[in-house]
Amino acid sequence: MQEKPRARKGRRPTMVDVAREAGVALRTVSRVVNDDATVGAELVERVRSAIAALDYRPDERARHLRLGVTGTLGAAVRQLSHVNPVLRAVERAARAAGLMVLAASTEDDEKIERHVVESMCRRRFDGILLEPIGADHGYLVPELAAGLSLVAVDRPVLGLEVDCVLSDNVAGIETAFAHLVAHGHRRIAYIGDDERIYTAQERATAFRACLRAQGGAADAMIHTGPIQRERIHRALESALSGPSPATAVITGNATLSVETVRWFRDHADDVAIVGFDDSELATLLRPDLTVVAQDDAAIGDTAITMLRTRIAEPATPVRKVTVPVTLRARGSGETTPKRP
Amino acid sequence: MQEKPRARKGRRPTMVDVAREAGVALRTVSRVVNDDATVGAELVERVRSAIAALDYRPDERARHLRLGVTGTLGAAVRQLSHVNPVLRAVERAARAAGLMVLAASTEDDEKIERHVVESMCRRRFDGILLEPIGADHGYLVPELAAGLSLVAVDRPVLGLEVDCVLSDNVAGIETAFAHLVAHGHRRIAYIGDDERIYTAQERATAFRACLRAQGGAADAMIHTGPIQRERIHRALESALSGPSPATAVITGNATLSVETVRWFRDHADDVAIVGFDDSELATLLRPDLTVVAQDDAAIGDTAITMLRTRIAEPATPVRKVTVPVTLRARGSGETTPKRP
DNA sequence: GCCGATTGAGATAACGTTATCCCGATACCG
DNA sequence: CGGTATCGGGATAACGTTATCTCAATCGGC
Repeated sequence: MQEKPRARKGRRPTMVDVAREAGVALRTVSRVVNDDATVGAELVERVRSAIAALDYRPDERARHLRLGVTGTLGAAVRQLSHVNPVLRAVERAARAAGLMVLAASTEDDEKIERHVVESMCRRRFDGILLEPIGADHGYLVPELAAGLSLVAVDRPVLGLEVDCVLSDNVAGIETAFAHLVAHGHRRIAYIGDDERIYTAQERATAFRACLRAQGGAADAMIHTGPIQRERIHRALESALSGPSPATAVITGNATLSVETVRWFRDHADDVAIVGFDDSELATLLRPDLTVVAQDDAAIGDTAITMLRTRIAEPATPVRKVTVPVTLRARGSGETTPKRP
Repeated sequence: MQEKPRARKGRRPTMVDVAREAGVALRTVSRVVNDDATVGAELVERVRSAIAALDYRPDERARHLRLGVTGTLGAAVRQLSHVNPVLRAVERAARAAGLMVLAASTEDDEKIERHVVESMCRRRFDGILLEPIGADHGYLVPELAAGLSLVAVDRPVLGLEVDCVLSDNVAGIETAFAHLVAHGHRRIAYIGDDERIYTAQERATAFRACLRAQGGAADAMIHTGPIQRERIHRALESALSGPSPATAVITGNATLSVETVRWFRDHADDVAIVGFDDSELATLLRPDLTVVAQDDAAIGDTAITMLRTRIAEPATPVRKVTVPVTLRARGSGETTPKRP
């Protein structure tokens, strides 16, 4: 079978080649490719035949340059390799809007975050969703001044006026605390993340407020720090020993829940637990894990809506949207105090 | 504070603007930006001052068009929202090579897969990693003919001569089977995925071969189908009942392991299990889950290496790399038969 | 039959970079 | 001192699309 004609060896056919093959002007080919109704039927047919003959396929790099719009949103997330249900909602909402989301991970590293975000800026993506890390986002200042459309997800970009969508951390902790109190618990411990992280600080601060409202001493029941198994296990040992051991634990995220449950199975079997955020394993344990669940779909949808608004109307005032969370009682948070 | 001068309202400054500001030619600005050593120090300084004054930032869309290289690799994966440790290795290997990986998910949907891959082709990404779904990849034929560099990960693109890197499914199943036999098990069941999926078929076929080698009837002990909790639980009920119930189970992937363990906790407590692929929860259960672990880092590194080779030397013969797996004995696969 | 409006199509510039080619000045060698 | 080579910098084209503007032909109305 005869090889299809190529415009030039090693180079893919362009509209110029299609125009030559069809015997029309370049502009005519562009009109046909873009379904411009002002081209006569005969020319349309000739162009389509040439497109098929040359196996022409559009090059959006040129189109992006000419139009100044790429139809692409970047998503700079902390970990692509981990579970990230918000991304599903983000991709679906973008696809519904005819946009493509391209994700890269920042690996919880500030240098990589800057590298990833600046790479996306250099590619002139139409907008960026960022799951921010760390405190210093100075590198964003000139990009925002130059017109970057960005929405922070899950935590704000501290120090900068940027759109943000996140869960209601405070209400989540309050709900968890009230739930345990309603089941008779009076000595409740908190196992949280490093408070330099925004959500960790919000959740820890909310927990302290709960303790103070209860009339209790605040800090002895709160254990925050990096997510390391040993640190978490030491915290649990401390919280659940001594003259007034905790009878219930609230954890600050799914990984902390995992490590807490791991410790429980060897060291404690009658401690109630309510964990922040849901995950697959929450229904694998005995009893099932009671959780404060974030509304990933709402976060994702809202993030895309806010980003599209920012792109379309850059003068829109900066917004911070807080998405409600939900307590899912599955058993582990409904037991009553059993320790002395 | 005086606003920084803008080349034109609403448009970002370009090299043309920098050239005007610095009083040099456009080409000179390009030379400076690209660290061309042939520009005199005085002109370099003037250009850099103009860059700072205008807050110029390079636009890689134009560069990509002119050079025909984007420095970007697309990763079309089944689910971004789920755990995907291979992606971590992919991103790290790409970063080390000065490339950016941008990922999108195909959501296990053939139409979405085609849409995502064709979008990446239209953007002329330098290469694509694909976690293929389904059987029909005809849409790739013209792209491959036109020079698309693509590596399939985790399963081959059936019917097309395309580079592929995947785990040694056969050896994994054989190892798991031999492990259970070594611990005295003679009636071993297999809970697998839908055999239309390549890896599922490979694993199921390997399991059948193990059964035949053992001299047993093949199909009664094999249960494959879609990953649905009810189907899996019915399969387990069937496998573990009757006159010759299985005393051990091998599962075909991490999700099947999850569902099998979920059923076990309510219905069976003395059945050995070896699961294909590792996950976080494997060490949360009692006993810990014995697994056949895939080498995610090796898969990711190999995928990037193969893709870069394909990009750099398109005439390279197509390769299929099989990455060894490892059995991790953690307890659940080491018990001896206990059922009658 | 003529004039004005509309339509279908084409010529060329634009987007913002980099490559190619060229020019003028300077330095070195014979 | 003259000729040739090299170097620093500039002019312009190229990449592949779409936008803008223009032109010619046709049609309808007076």
